[in-house]
Amino acid sequence: MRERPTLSIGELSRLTDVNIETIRYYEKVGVLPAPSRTGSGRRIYGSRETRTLAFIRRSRELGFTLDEVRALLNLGAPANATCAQVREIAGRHLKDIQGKIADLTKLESLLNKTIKRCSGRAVPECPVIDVLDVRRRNADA
Amino acid sequence: MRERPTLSIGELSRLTDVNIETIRYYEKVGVLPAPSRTGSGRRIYGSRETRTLAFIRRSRELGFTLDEVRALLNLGAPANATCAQVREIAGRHLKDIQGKIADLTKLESLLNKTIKRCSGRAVPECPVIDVLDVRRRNADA
DNA sequence: ATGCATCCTGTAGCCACTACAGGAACAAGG
DNA sequence: CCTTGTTCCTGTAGTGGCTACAGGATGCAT
Repeated sequence: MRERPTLSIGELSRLTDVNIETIRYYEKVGVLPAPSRTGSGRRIYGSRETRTLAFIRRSRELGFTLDEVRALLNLGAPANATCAQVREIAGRHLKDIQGKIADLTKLESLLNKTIKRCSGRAVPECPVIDVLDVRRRNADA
Repeated sequence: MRERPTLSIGELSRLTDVNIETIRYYEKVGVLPAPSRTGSGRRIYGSRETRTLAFIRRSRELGFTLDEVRALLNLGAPANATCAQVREIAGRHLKDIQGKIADLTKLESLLNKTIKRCSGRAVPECPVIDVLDVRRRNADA
């Protein structure tokens, strides 16, 4: 697993399934540390950066913002953080997600009900438009 | 309801609860038509623009993109669209929403389960970090 | 006349990327 | 050694949907 710790950016990209431009972007915004370079200026990565990048990717998949990822990495790096601190960040994130699910679920049921009433006829009787159009909604109430 | 069809942008903003800058932005990107102006160049809005803006706001609340809003408005404008066309846009949007809900629900359950295993002790045993960290996940499997 | 609210245009910033442009370096084949 | 093709570099601009200025003009009340 660590027999070749000298990867080019393209190899790292294929290995972690993260775009080359995204890797450079992560470096620019300071979430992935700047790696060392070859004589001609090309980036070379080792297993440490590979792990960090994979961590970032996984966190992003779980919907953490880059700010949150930075915080998690800072907790992990000095190895002096407690699980409770990690749990706080993750817990806030969980609340965010639950809020979004609740919002989307409301939208979903409204849209679903509305679309089901759709006739396919001309627009003046379209229930979707009715739901969107404030004038008609006010006339309803 | 139509006794004063000459609103300033500020009045329209308060009436529809849409930011002044957002109203100008909608005009710039062509989702709200450019209104007439006073002699000195100030925008004046009537009841038609008010309805359109309220329609946009409501659509945005339901998560439609501005592109979708444009499409819906174009369907409504010439009054030659069928309910079926509206339903198609809304149906695609509904599928989007359902996909997002499904994704978020998976994340939610993973995060929830993980956080519950959290001890509060030092980071090396933190299950949240474990879930995020690929090295440890691979060691698991 | 003065002061304050409101309006105008135009530009830059937010997030997390993505997509170029224009150039330099590397590896393989002839 | 030369060419060709791939990879890499930096820097800039674009995405969506706004929001936040800067710097100036206008409108209204006193």
